[in-house]
Amino acid sequence: MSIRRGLLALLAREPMYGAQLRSEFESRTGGTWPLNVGQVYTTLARLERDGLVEAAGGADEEGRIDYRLTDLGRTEVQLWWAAPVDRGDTPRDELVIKLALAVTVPGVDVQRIVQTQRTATLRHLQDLTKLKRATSDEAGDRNELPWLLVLDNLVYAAEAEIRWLDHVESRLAREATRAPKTHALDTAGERTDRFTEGASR
Amino acid sequence: MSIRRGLLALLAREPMYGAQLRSEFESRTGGTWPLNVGQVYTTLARLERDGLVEAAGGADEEGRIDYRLTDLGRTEVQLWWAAPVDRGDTPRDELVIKLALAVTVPGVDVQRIVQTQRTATLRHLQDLTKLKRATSDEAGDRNELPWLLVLDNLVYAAEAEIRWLDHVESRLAREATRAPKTHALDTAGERTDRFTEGASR
DNA sequence: CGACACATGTAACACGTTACATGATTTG
DNA sequence: CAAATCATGTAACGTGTTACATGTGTCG
Repeated sequence: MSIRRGLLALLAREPMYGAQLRSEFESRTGGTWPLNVGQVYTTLARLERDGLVEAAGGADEEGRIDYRLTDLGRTEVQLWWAAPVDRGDTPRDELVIKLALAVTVPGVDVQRIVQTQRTATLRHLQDLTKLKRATSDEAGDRNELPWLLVLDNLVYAAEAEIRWLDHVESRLAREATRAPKTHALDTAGERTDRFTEGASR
Repeated sequence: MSIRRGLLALLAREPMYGAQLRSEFESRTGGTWPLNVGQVYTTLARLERDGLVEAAGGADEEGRIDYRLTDLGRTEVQLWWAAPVDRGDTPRDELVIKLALAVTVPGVDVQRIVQTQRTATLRHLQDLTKLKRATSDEAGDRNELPWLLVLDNLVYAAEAEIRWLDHVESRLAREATRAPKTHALDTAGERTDRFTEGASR
């Protein structure tokens, strides 16, 4: 639903044609979530089917077709703004599922998984930090506010993920000493603390 | 892909039949991500189509059909364990998109959106905390480790989200004083700090 | 026996995604 | 003119999701 609602929101600002929707969406999210142009058209078609948008006149001389919200579409957007995103039915997180299941399968070296993931996430976090620095440097006050917000969110999320991984690791270590079951869980030390500060606060 | 991989992981532990897969998946995630039984069967069919699982003998006297991994399936799971989840192509986050787009649409009261969301997320966080307390109380050392890990992750994620919302709010306030454009942005005070500790560390 | 729960399975649909086809405009 | 770019559109497929149909035990 994210694309659908995203396009709706963009059209709430002003009527736009397909390719424009794509570039606006991508520029605001800094290319974090690339959006295939085709996707825009299929989504637009579905929005039109559901009566939320309509073509505002035929193609202009360059073949562009502006779409605008219908009244129904406008209502829909208002509802979206008004209601909080329900974190009760969060989309399934692959990493969480992976670890939750991994700890129940014998013979799986969970510590290793955690460590690998932490390395990857740390690298990701570094990339984000660089990006952030680069972005806030280059332009004084252009319209990259949305992109900065997205970036910050990704940073916070990555930090939270790392904290969680540390937490998992220490809990596993605790578990291991209490019930030494099978495998190579070579004492990994608590490692509870770390990352107590970052870009987070 | 999450369900697909999840079922694969469960089958890596031992062969299982459809309904069992469902209950195992749900118990490990504490019902966070309910899984329709039908989904299990469709996914199983696709896994079989792709040669990752196979039926281990016909239906037993109760009509159950055990499925087990093929060699290919086993390889697939190994690969999954070995490779970190790529946070570079994170699934689109509806809340992030919502705010990123909201700040560019004139006439939208972003502060209000942020506040509403924070309230909702805080409530969610409280629910999680209660759940956590209840869970770790009731059973001494049963097999609810996976569920606890999931819970912790949700807590960390919720906390990160709240921090981000605070951050967004203060940045908006700053932006507003610098370029007083249109609307009612009644000075909301910095509100940068808060939540500097929680269940997080 | 009848109601209920368990278990499998299927049909239909929504959304996301990619690859490809087509036409128009710009530009070297 | 040829190539690149922009813009629209479609066909095909994958996953996720729900609703429904069917059969089979169990238990009051």
